[in-house]
Amino acid sequence: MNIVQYNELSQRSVRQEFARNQILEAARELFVRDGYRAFSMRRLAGGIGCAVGTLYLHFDSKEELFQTLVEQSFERLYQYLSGLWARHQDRDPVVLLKKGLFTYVEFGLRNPNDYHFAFLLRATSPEQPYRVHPAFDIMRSMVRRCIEECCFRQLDVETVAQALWAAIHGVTSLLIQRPNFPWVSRNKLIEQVINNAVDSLVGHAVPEEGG
Amino acid sequence: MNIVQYNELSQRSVRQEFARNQILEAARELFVRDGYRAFSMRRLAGGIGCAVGTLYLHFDSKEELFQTLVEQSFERLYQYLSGLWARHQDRDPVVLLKKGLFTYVEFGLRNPNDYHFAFLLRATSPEQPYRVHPAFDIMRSMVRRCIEECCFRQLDVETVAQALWAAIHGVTSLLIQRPNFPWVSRNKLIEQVINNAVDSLVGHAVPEEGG
Amino acid sequence: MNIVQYNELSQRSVRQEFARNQILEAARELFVRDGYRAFSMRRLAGGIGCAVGTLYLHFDSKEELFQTLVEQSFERLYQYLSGLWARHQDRDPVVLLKKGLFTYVEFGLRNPNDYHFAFLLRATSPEQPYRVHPAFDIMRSMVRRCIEECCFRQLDVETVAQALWAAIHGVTSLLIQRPNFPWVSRNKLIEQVINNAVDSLVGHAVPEEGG
Amino acid sequence: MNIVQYNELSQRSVRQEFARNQILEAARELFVRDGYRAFSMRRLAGGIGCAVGTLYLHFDSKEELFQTLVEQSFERLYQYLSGLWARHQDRDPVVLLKKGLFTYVEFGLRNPNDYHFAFLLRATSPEQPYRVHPAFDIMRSMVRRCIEECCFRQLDVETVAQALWAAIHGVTSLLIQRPNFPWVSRNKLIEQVINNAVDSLVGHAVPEEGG
DNA sequence: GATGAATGAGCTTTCATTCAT
DNA sequence: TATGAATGAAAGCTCATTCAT
Repeated sequence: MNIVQYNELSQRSVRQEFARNQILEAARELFVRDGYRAFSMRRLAGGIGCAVGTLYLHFDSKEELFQTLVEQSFERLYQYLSGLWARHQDRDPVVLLKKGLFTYVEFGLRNPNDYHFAFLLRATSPEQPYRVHPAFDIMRSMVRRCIEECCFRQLDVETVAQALWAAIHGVTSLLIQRPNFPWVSRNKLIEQVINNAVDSLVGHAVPEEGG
Repeated sequence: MNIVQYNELSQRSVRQEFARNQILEAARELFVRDGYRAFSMRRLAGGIGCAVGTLYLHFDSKEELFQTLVEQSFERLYQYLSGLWARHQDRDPVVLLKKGLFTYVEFGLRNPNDYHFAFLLRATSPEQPYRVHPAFDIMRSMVRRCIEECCFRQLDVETVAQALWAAIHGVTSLLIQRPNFPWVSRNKLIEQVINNAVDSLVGHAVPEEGG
Repeated sequence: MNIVQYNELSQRSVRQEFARNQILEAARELFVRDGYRAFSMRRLAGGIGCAVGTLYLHFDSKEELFQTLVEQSFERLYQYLSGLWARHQDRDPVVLLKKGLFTYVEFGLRNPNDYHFAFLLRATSPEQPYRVHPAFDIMRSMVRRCIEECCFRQLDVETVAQALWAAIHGVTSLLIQRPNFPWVSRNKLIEQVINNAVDSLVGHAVPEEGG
Repeated sequence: MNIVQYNELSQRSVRQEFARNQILEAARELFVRDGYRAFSMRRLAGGIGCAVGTLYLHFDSKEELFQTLVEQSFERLYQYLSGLWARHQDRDPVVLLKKGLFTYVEFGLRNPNDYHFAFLLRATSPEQPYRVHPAFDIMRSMVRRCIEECCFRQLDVETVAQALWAAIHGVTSLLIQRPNFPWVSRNKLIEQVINNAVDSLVGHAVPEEGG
């Protein structure tokens, strides 16, 4: 392959990559604004300024376009969390866990579109088994360390991890979806949720709890 | 107005009421199953066995029909909670609060359709100011009692109420929308969320909790 | 039901019947002109002067519209032939058979659109078993009489019936589909085909046939 | 032109020829499978493994590609028949004619794709005059010999030739297009059609024919 | 010679809503 | 009060063809 051919190929693929990203970016906005069903390929094309058919050069269908965005958003969440996990494994487990939970909420509020794709836009169809995402594994690991290193009472790791996820998903999704509710300050609220959830897990003064 | 006329009117309005309720009932099912956009007036009419036009005698538009269902679902949630509040005002405030939180989740899981309309289906358009629903007032009252009667530390009522709501909304919405996630047992999870959230609020030495 | 209601219903159904027939008529023309695939609901609506959606009030889909026309055309062919069969059962069997064959071709040439739907437009998908149409039964009966009453040699009824059908289908379809071929006069050709096919079946003086 | 240039050209044209044939081969299959309209240049390119644009280097349009295949199929039919005609001119004319008719049907059944292009896929648009194909000339010649050598009654050559063609086209097209009809054995049917058609033409013992 | 992204027009179908009856 | 035929707009998607590379 000579250099002219190389440049040709390269330029083409660069342009294609660019177009593809342009589509994804615009689509994310529209999917979040309108929801899956109301989203329209026509409107997307109109917004970008290309023909409808052009979209189908990059994605086989509306569904595939959507799924691509879901994957991308999950991936971003995972990157966001796993960076933290890698950088701070030496910290106090409880501090690290709290930081992890904060980071999760922070990700959602900073990237509400991504959070929509990952958790809010369209539940997986009830038939197919749920694919637990690696992002959840990180949280589970953080919880496990807290319990194994005896910072927490001896509770079931899975139960605690799911309960924590529920709490932070609650605050994240409400803040995103109900921005007009007369919330107290965001930070205060988030702190309260996370502290509430975590503090009662620490080891001393453990009340019995009926199963 | 003589009695014949009255009876006529009365019968008419009874019949009308009946038709209206029949429509609402069928519509709720369809809205939840298909989402707002995919819901179709045609399909609704088909399911009920009436003409499309007939629907428009009772509701001006699809949007109005939807809003009516939202109101209705909020109202049901309110009734569900306020009954509890009225019956058990004399109990220990913390026990009552926990019971209230349980009841909230229970309502959502028993009436997922209503919970969808109240919180999941379509956020109010971000332009209009959020109308805080009386259902939330009940929760706020429960929290206030806990704090005022010194069962809780002296925290901001509003902050605590919102944080508790976030937590239980999280678990409720996840259980409804992700039924295929490999959850630990529902009851265990709900208990964990609620206990986590509440226990850390009590001022000192956590009190025993009845199931 | 009072007379006003009756008239309402009646007028409505008359109008609907009219619209339905108008659609069928226009569709038949277009299907034959363009073929199944090139036929377009849009063009049909345009030709009739109604909205596309209107067509779907009368037929669920393009496919259903097409099938309705197929049924109708088969039915017409059947009526055309069965009348003959009923009226002339007393005739000489061979004469009757020849008349039947002529009538078949005549039907095709007088109603080329119907013949298209019955035999030319779209072969049944190869998967599903072929539904032999009652029209073919009539021909089989005619042949059987010829053989049973010893006007014909003792040949297999089914084989002869199929062979005769093949011959007349050949001439009918060619005359319809290739109108610009320099045919000899239509009548002469049809007579030749039918006489050729039938005459060699009569019982006496059979020439040798090389296999 | 030097030899290098010649070789280059030659190689080029060989390669081009190869590509062209590859396209034609794949296109024939698709046209027959899907019909003219449903056939898609995209799918063709996909199947071959080349770009869409490449097809347009060899053929100006879908229409031209189609017409080329029509020509090719007619040509193949002609070759198939003319070989027979050349090899067996000395035979008994009636035997030769029958063999010719058999061969025609055989060609259709062995090469249904070609038969589709020649006669079934899309009739020539009714406006343009019909170009009688040389293949038909062969049949006419065979018939003429039968009549001129007094094996047949003194009938009009053209009429007889057309009538025979009609009969064998009928059986060929039905067998190809309605494979699921409960046919008697193919060979029996074909023999019956051809014998029926030819036997009644031989000179002696002419039965009366009613109008 | 070959590529494949891009287009504009077209497809079948469904929708919320209206309105004469 | 109730009907349901009709509409205009819009949906997701595919097409034959072009053209800069």
